Formats: sequence, structure tokens, C-alpha cells
Amino acid sequence: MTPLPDAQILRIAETYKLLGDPTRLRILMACLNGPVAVGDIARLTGASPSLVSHNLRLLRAARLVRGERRTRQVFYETADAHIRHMLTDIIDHTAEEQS
Amino acid sequence: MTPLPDAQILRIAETYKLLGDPTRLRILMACLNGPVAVGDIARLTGASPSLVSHNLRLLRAARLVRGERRTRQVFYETADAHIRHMLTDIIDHTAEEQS
DNA sequence: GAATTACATGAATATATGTTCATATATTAG
DNA sequence: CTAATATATGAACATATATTCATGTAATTC
Repeated sequence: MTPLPDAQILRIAETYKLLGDPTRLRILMACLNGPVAVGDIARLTGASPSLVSHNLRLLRAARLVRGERRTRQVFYETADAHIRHMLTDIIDHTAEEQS
Repeated sequence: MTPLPDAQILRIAETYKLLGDPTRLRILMACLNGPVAVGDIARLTGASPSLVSHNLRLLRAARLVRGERRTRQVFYETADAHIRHMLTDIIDHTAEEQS
């Protein structure tokens, strides 16, 4: 009823904005089922490694993914269950649409 | 596991992109608890009526809100339960954060 | 019909954003 | 130390986006 605090609105908007780009969405989806290396994300999504890296930085800063180095490669995965739920929910929801 | 169809990715990204702007988020939040007139949304959110109208058009096109004219005013509300869930979920989730 | 209220629309603009290309850093192998 | 692989970073640029201002339309009141 009473409007949300401005800081909270901005936090939510920033999160959604990150999800609002197809390239980043594909990257996130690629990280849904366990850790994946940056190069593999690039191959899976069709985006250049540089672009993937740029976007992973943004996703990392927003705590949507977490990265861990294993010798040469860096493996990324979705940060927590809430984010996974968010993504699987909207996937399921849009799968049923025809409009 | 197999990547999502491109059309679905684009649909989801488009939806999230709309939610990724603070002004539109405030407008949507204002529509969460029943129909509200455009002018009232403007007052509640602090945005100009013109800006509210522009954004309502986008939200309407994406079927995030529905509008109905009652004599002079046009009342908007969130389109369905799924969208309300989405919003209340993330509100609850971000309310607990401190980072 | 003229005036008023409430909303919608179009053009214009300043700013933000996604992407590429070139280059840097880190880790391992010879 | 040199070479090679994997990722990160910075600058540059073209495009997209949010916002404003001016104007248009729709419904009502006098």
C-alpha cells in the first residue's frame, strides 16, 4: 500500500535490467545446471568470449552468478536457489504461452 | 539442458527489460492492489502523467497491466496472478537483504 | 457549442547500453 | 624464460531508451 523505499526499487530494477538482455539471459540459463567454464558458455550461447566475460562481470556484481577458478578455467554457476527458481518459473510460464 | 528456443528467450528478456526501469516498476507496484487511475499513479509515483502514460502503453503491450475506461478516467491493474506473484516474491526477497 | 478534465501520442534529445576490437593478465606446459 | 591457453579489461562506437514538451483526442459539464 505505502510505496516501497526508493533503494529497494532501485535494487530490484537493477536486477531485472540485467535479466532484460537476451545475451545475459542465455548466459544465465547456461549456468542453471551446475558450473560451466567461460569458453563453454560462449560456445553454448553463440556469444564471443569477450562479450561473455563482460556480461559475467555484471552478473557477478549483482550476485546472480558466482565464479570459481579451477587451474586454467573459471567456472560459473547461478548464485542461489532463489535465482534458479525465478528463472525456472518464468521458463515454465512462457512455455505455455501462445498469445 | 538443451538451450531454450530463441523466441522464448526474446519474450522473457522483453518482459524483464520492462521491469528493469525504476519508473515502470513504481507504476507496476502502484497497480498491484486493484485498479488505479492514471492521474493517481502519477501522484503516487512522482512521475509526470505523460511519462506514466507512455510507460503504461509499454506495460499494456506486454500484457503486464490491463486498462479499463470508466467515464473520464482510465483505471489500470496488474494483468494476472502470475505477475502479482512475481512482484510480491521479489519484494519479499529484497526486503530481507542487507548485503 | 465552448470549456474543462483526463489521458494519449509524436517529435526531439540527452544519456545509457550492448558489442567489437585490441590489449592485458593469469595459469600452465615445454 | 618462451609459448600457449583461458579469461578479463578498456576504449570506441552505433544504437536503444527514458524523459520532456507540445499537441491531440475522448468524455463530460455548463
